[in-house]
Amino acid sequence: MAGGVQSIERAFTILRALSLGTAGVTDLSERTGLPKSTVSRLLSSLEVEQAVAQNDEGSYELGEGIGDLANALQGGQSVIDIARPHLVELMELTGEAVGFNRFDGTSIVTLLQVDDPNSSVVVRDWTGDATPVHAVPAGLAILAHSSRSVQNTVLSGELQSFTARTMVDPAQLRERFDQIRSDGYAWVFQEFADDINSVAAAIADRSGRTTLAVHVHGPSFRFPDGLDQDELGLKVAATAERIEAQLRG
Amino acid sequence: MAGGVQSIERAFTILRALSLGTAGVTDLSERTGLPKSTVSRLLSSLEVEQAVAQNDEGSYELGEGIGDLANALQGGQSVIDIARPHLVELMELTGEAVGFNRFDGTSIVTLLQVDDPNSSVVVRDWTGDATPVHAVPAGLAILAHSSRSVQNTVLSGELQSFTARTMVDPAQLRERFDQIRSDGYAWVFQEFADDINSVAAAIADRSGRTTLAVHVHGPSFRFPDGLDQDELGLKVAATAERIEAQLRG
DNA sequence: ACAGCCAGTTCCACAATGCGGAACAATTCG
DNA sequence: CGAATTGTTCCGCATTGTGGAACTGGCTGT
Repeated sequence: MAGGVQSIERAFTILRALSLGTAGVTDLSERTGLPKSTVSRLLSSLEVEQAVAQNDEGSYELGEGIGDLANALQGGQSVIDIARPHLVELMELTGEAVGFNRFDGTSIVTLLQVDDPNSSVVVRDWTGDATPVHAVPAGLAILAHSSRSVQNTVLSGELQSFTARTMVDPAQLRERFDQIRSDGYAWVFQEFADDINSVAAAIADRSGRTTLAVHVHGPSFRFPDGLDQDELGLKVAATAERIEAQLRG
Repeated sequence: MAGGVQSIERAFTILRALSLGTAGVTDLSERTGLPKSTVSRLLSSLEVEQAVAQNDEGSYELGEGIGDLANALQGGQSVIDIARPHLVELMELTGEAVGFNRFDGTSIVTLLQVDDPNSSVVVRDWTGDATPVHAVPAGLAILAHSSRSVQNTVLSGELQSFTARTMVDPAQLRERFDQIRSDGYAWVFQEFADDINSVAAAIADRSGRTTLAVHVHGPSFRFPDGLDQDELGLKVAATAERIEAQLRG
């Protein structure tokens, strides 16, 4: 392939320029030969990706997102690999399927799902799929441990109802975050789908930001019947803590 | 601005997916929801930027370029800020203008030029400009300390003559690299421009790769007359070593 | 040896997305 | 207050990025 994707080339030209020090739009424009408006637009996109950050004077510098990526580069072992044995253990403990999730700023993506091999009726495989952050316990648990601005961003958007039980009122959700932080886990009953119940606990990633979560879910007709909800919640939270400790290294 | 640059968003989606572990094109396609051909094309561009690398099995993982960017993020102080006092000192020592350069894989970019305030006839300001790697001493010094594959990449391209003295023969240049490594510096006399002479020494950056250089240059009619070329070369090399030591932290 | 499968790559018509000049908004300084 | 400077936004347009399909190469099973 002769030429690459120009936008990506330009983005990295800007990132490399910023790796030499804080710079403003005009300075970057002169140094890269790109028009000011192009630089500003690219920086705006890079900021959404957290690859750059704008300081108080309006200048730009590299952002945490680069450090996050580099942490993975240096770590060697993937986050999924680390989480997997813990998920298997939790699955065996509960007899239900277990999931590992990541918040990408917009939705919850299931990175890994470990199903109970003894169950014949199971919740379908969600690996790789996105679910709404406000309607699944992984999302709620992560939001509960996120900064005010992350919460505000999510709660200021349109929150869709998936069932009659989906909670979409921002004030109610904020109170719910308080409860989740106090409990250490989040339960969701038929809020995303009428036939799914689930409990999750949040995990801070290597950079210290809470973007991951582990959950247990099952069909509403049998889960969580016969299990103590508090006790199960605490087991999920304990699993989350073990994963988190191992991520920290 | 409502929507960002889609290509950049997609590129970072892929980078974040890879931060969770090595993955192939098909896997990434499923996980990101992007068509295989799009993923492949974006990966190709990211590879040129060294943000990803392809392993022997054809799968992709994060590349060194991310670590390079992160090094700057963690360092806090910019490379230019570190180099500046050393450049000023070298300028005062020599009475000529001094430059600090970076090799971006294709050409040499002058990041900073410190002029002698007492000179009335000076070489113009090259800050932010690109010069041909094979015709300026900074380029030659960096290439001399670069891997065989970097040298091959440059020497296999078309090497342009700028003056009657520009060296463009790859075999001759390879011998010259040997001499430069032995000397510790590189002199260029009227090879890029008939009225400029210059001497440079290479600097390894924080990641250990030799991508930087410091040079002294002046108008051919007076530089380097009256100065011992070996002695000046060694002074430039000493400045390079001091910058390098400080970069290493 | 051959066919099928699977993975990553390349091609190309097309339209969507990115572009850049110009206007805008905010801040600072004389 | 006006000018200069900086970063941001707008919008017509065409270039760039797209994605389906074909291609290429390697592996496996018959």
